[in-house]
Amino acid sequence: MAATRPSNPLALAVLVLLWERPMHPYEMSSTLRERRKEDSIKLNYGSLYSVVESLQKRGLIEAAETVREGRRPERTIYAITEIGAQIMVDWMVELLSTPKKEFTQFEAALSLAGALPPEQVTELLAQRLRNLHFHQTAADAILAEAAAVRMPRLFMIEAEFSQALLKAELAFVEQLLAELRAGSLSGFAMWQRMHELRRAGVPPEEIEAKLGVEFADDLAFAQDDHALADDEGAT
Amino acid sequence: MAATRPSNPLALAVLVLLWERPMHPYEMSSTLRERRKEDSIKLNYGSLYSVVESLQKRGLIEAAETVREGRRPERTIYAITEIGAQIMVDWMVELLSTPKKEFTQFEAALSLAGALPPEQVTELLAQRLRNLHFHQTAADAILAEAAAVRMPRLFMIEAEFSQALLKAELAFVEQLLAELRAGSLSGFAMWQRMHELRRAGVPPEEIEAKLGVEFADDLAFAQDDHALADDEGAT
DNA sequence: GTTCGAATACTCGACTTCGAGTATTCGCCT
DNA sequence: AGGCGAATACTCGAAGTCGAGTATTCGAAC
Repeated sequence: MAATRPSNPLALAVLVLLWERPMHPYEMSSTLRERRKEDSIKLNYGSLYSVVESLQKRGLIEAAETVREGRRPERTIYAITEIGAQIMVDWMVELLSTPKKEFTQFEAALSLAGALPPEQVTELLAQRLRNLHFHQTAADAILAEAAAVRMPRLFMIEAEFSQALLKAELAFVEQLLAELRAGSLSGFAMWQRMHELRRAGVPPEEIEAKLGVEFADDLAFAQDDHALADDEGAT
Repeated sequence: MAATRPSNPLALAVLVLLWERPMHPYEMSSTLRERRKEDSIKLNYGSLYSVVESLQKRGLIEAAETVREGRRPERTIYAITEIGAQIMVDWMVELLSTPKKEFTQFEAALSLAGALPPEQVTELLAQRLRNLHFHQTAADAILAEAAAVRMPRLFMIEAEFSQALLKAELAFVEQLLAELRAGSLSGFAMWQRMHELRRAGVPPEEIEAKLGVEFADDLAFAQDDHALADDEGAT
């Protein structure tokens, strides 16, 4: 039986915390909160407890003792096992060294944006841009505060990463917006025409046919890869 | 009863496809594949069928007819409802206009990287950098091919976005790596020392105590925010 | 001494996700 | 005429996710 692991990164956080020292689940959650790790690792109670149970079942952690403090309910203190420590390292190695496609909601929406008319998409992206600027300001403030109290950058490296991505998204949206406003994105006219026809109540098949005629160049790529490939060979 | 929606973006893709024209589930999956949308929207059969069922239960789509072609098994063709079309628009509006924190595995790993010794993390990030370069080359090739066959950029805008993020990650990792190699990231020495002590078998509490003494400046920020705030007021 | 909000510490079950597995059929090659 | 691989079209159940809800207790103020 190969030692398997849960898929939720929260389980990795649990392993790391227990690698530092034994703890009970609630303490894990408050420690993560204190260290601002909830900004980079999705934390919610339901998942925490089920993840801990799952780790225990797999033998990656074990109950060390149960204590009661004051008249508080009993808490189970967990400790990492040797296998658990091994798995933790393996997991970290994988996540750090091997990039894996992450699907974002925005990327999904972008890829389906053709379903809204271009004017509306432009409007919405303008809105997004304002929101992104707002988030950036907030993130800047947090990092500035950390620098002000002389917190070592090591402790917030993930925030710096997150900010780098935010900046990249901002630049992308800004650029895209400019192209939409200029109408210079190839395919734009077809997109507009398609929505015009839909608004006029033209049925799907007819729209497809009309567009195929009106925008033959834009759609040429889809016709026949063979022919194209052959052409290239011939010329 | 407010019309709710499933949370999986695949459901949004289904709505958009059915907004274009009625289809059966398998056709949805092949259409998405043809249009390369599987690169930006996670597609798997199990999810597809359960998402379709969920959409139907909520009245966002409906079975239009069931046909059998040749001797293939029966297929149910679905169509979008009016409510479904409305929800699709709402959903798109939300996703495009409002950025929402997305948790990536890499960000999680970065935030926990302290659990591995700095030398190993450096090594792993170097590996990641090589992998990222490789992925970038592949992504470039896909976009170049699209340009070569004159596919309108509109159809691959999500790929451009994805590439922008990839580029940003590359730059970040490169920069971080440089700082790690130079040992110039603040907190680096403490990080090294911590692993040195662990390797020597020093127990958790003692490590914490020792580091507190040896790296008092690095850890000053955590002591007492009040005192600091007061100091600022006083000076 | 009591009230009241914040913090502690979890539970529950409905909903989602996942991907490997199954069964069929088409079309080509021999 | 038969065999085989690719494509078609889905099913199933185990596992994971989620956040609202519950119950308690501590501490400070009144």
